[in-house]
Amino acid sequence: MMRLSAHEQFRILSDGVADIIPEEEFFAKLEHSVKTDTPLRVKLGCDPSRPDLHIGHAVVLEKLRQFQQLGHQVIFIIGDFTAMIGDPSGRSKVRPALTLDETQINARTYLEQVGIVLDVSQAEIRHNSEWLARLTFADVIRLASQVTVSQMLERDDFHQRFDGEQPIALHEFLYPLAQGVDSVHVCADVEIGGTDQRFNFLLARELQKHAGQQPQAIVLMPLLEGTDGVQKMSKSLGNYIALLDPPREMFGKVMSIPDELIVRYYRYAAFASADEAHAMEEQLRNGSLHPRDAKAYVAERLVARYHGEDAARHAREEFDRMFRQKELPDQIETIELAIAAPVPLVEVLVAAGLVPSKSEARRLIAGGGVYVEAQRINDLHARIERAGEYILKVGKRRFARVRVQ
RNA sequence: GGGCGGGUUCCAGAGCGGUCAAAUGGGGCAGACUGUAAAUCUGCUGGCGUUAUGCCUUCGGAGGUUCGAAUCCUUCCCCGCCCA
Repeated sequence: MMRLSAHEQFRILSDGVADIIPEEEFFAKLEHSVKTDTPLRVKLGCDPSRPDLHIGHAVVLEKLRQFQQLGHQVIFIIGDFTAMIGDPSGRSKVRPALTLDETQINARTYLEQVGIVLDVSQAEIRHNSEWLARLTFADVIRLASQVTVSQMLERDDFHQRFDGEQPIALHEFLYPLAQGVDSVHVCADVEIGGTDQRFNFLLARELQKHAGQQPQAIVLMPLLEGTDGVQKMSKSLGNYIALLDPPREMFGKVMSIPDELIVRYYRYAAFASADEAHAMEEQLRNGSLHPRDAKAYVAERLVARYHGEDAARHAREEFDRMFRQKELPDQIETIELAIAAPVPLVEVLVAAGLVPSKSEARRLIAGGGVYVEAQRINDLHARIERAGEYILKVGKRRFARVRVQ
């Protein structure tokens, strides 16, 4: 692997980041790395309780890939210990603590997905139960003594919950500490994550200093907004594009982002260069590029990144066919129903899984969103009169071919 | 330990004896429009339905008062704030 100069590396690695803290230290670490021919140890922590990765995670992973290509050592820390204890966020009351088996299964799917972006075989993979499970209560107290409550309350989400009279469980203060211990344990030179990790990463620096180590440099990547355009992309908000989403789904989800987000997605989801992103921004502003076309281009590029050029082109064609020309998708699942004609349409819709309840089916019919064989149905009591195959359409996106006995 | 305020439908948050399946906002879904699963506007948003001012389940849990309770009482559980 070619060793680039520290300057060159810095230029590459700082492209697209939200923040590097502190920059000089980061640069000094690169210089030292080049001089001594020692790769930097770059840490990424992951939470195996939610193994579904999305393109927001990919922003970080892509940066990590650059580190890897420059010859640095990536260290994944699977947070199995913390996952076994349970709920780190305090938001969801019902996040059950995972068993060891579950965390292992999750960790595996996690790494498989990471492998879509990075070379996992070159990474060092550690489980934090390895060292955290061994801490004694005395160790934990000693750790906790290194941070004050008001320091903890500086963290934005704690601060907000405190002000909003929302509960903060004591153990939540311990999670940032645990993360910091991870950094100490693996002797991280650099830690990378989303901007929401700033506080935790800074705390790790303190713990490293206490432990007599050089504190890690921090590389923060922007948090990508979800497809709703408002909140950060997350699984629980349902506004995410999963790395494992099929091409059609990926394409469609990109098309559903608000127009204001196009350039951001181009840059951080489709990994366009800063120059390319500026060019698109300009074209959108002066009207030489239609937002729809810009979005379709971004969508195609994104799909190509994960599924290849052919799949991307195909997804685009199908999107045009379905939504611009309002035709059928090229593949519709056929569902065999165990019910015999004549049968009320609402029952068929439920049986086909197109709709969760008959009431919902009736509402959709009343609202004009149900089609049988391309005919809009207005009658709540419509029935499928005879056996055979029917193409059902609910709204714009839900299709099924059903066979009625 | 003392005082106070809370727990409501996916979320936030009204309601405080019938007119409550429960205001409003968000989210979601659908329709119209559109070169977009964008924006905007409109409708819907517990289940079942022979579609009837119908039936069933829901307002932290369990009892009770009442012709009738999300609304009142008892008790239990949970959360927040202040004081100690």
